[in-house]
Amino acid sequence: MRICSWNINSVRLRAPIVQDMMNEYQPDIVCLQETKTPDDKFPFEAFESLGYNHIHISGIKGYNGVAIISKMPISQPEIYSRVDRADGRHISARFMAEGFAKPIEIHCIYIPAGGDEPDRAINEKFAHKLDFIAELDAWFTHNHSDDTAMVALGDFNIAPLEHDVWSHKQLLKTVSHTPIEVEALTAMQSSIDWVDALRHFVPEDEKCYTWWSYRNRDWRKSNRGRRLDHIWVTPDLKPRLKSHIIVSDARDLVKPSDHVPVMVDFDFS
DNA sequence: ATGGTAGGTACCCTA
Repeated sequence: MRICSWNINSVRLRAPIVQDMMNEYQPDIVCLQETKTPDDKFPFEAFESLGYNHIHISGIKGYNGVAIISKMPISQPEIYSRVDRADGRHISARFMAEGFAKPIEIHCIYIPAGGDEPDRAINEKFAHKLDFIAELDAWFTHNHSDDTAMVALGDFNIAPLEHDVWSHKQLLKTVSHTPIEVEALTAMQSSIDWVDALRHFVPEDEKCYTWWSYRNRDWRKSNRGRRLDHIWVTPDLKPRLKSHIIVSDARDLVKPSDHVPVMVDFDFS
């Protein structure tokens, strides 16, 4: 079974490249962030026409927005208001995988970017980011159960490890790689022993990126990337992790997203 | 130290 996460930066503009990705990689579930589309304008047909008939979304006008797009039936769709905002950043749904006894609950998450200044006292956006993570941490700690496996994925807007950025030293004061937010994300990860599935496959001393800024003339040449997109799984799924794909070539498409698709394959046989 | 690009929206926000 293959699960994919992609910050698509407008699903209406880029539905065709999502379709191309679906045709090429055949993921069973695709989770999108930054759909930037109200629910009544979501391009359902584009995905239903490819057999993705089970879609759960939470969109708002202009920014944010998340989607879970599945070939398999999903149940218990949930939409969460985090930090008292109904702003399209966190949804979940459950599905059953053949060969795996427990239901799997998948959480599609778009953590706030956090603005420019890494100081909660003077930057409300950074405070929002930290509050969002703390609330998520508490929610998962309180709600996880051995009866249900979980996958938490999406654009976390944090590159936690030294080799998740092109220059650890030069980015220590840049939001997405500052110690305070890395610490918050690491605390959340350790609360219920989330397994970082991409780093399960990519050694920690190896550079690994999923995002390259639009503000570089030649993203491949400068290669100033960051690993902002993550797929985490609960420990019961760790033995089922089979392989991963980071579709870096998607950064070279015409009118690309600044993020590329990340995928994990599970073996439930 | 600075500014570079992109999308959506409505003349400016977020990333």
